[in-house]
Amino acid sequence: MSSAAEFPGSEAEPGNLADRPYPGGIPDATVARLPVYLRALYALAERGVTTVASDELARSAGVNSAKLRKDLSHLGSYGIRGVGYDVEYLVYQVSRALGLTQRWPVVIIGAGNLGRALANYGGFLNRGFRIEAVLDSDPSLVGRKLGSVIVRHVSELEALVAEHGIAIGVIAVPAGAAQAMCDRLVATGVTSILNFAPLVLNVPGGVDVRKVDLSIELQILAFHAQRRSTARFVQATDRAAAEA
Amino acid sequence: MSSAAEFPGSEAEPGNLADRPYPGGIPDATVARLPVYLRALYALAERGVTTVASDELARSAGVNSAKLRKDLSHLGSYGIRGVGYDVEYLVYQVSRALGLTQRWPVVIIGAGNLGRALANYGGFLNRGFRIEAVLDSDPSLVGRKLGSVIVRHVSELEALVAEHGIAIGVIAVPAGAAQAMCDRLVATGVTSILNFAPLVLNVPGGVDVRKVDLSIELQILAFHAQRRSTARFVQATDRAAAEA
DNA sequence: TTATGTGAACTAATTCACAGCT
DNA sequence: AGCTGTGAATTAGTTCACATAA
Repeated sequence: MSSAAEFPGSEAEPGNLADRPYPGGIPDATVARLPVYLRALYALAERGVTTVASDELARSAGVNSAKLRKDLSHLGSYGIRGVGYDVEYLVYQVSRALGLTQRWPVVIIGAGNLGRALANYGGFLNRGFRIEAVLDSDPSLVGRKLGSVIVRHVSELEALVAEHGIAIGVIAVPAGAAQAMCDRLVATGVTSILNFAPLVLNVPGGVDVRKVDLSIELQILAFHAQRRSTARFVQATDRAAAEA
Repeated sequence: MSSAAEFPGSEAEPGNLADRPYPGGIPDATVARLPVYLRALYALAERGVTTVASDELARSAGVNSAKLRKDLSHLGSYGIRGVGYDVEYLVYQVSRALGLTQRWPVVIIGAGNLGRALANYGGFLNRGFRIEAVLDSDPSLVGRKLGSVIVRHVSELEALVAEHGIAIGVIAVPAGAAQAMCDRLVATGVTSILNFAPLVLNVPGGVDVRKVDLSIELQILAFHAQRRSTARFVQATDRAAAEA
């Protein structure tokens, strides 16, 4: 359970167990970027880099360095002035902040293309998450092997959640079935849900739902693409008007 | 090209073509929510609802009504005081703001599970986007039918972009191949890219890249789940301390 | 009445710029 | 000499609360 103590290089923080981690809390915007930093750090570590300055880390994460430093400062003071950050140590600190020093048992509901993509999405799911089960209502999919698990029938949901102490449910079913699956997850005590179905789920307070929508980002791209072409059009029109 | 004029119910705005749409620009946070409103509006329209108040639309989009009204106010004044919004008209106005009154030709690179999930993601991709091609480097996938298109070999990328005037590229290949595909898209003139590969793409200025990361949201969930269990732990510790 | 649209107040996030540590 | 960590300044986003219009 407690893991900070034995990690190499983790200087024992003052040992009062009741100390709140990250007093004052970490801003949402920062939390949303920590996974990006973590990925960049893993990439650096794999290249054998042991120390990195905020400039370089910021560049490989696609943010500016002031923002990176401010973000990291919410976790603590883990850099060395004049030098930079120790990559391995920072990996640990960011992982710890995100709650990834433990591995979260996950159930994926839906073994369609998306569920399959998720089950095979090795890289980062493997660090911090363990896919305990993939479920589907289609009997012809039950028994097939996805990644490292066998597809089970969705009727086993409640039993599997209890058996594996599942904390996070991923909904990768069509919109029509999503709310019902969500209700069942909530009823069995799951309080963290990642929703890929294109609808807003209704949940009681205390349940944390996040969504990933494959089409929203595309629509935002369309907005900017349109803006670019409108701008060109307006420029051209203005030029024409100026000449007239 | 111009489509506003013939849409039923669209009161001719003052007809100066050079008028910038949405003067002052629409805030990013608003743009990011418009697709959610649009989806909620479509759902209402399908249920036969013709008029909706900000309270109800906000509820089905999962935001509060003040935010919804402020967001919509950036597009114009399309509600009726004392009544609400005309659903069909608002669908049109939001679509127009997002640039979805035209259909954007899209190429999907990668016909793995994710590419397949995208190609079959009927619902919203069909409104505003047309998948012109799905490409893969694996010859055993070439020729297979995905959704309504046949998988082509990735060597045809440049030709297909030119032929169909493709404006948006979707990268659904493993991380190792993503930057190379991105470079080829950029070289052929694509300026809007949606990246599903877990890395930060390098692009020249003027190219708009957005990313969808299947694991970042999961990591954010883990953060909050951890916070909840830490809070419980601290509570319990405090209680124990108080009793001692 | 009733529900929109919006200034004003507030809160969050970003960026600047530099003091302070190694 | 160089890079972190952070107050202060700025900018963006949210929420309030009510005048205004149908």
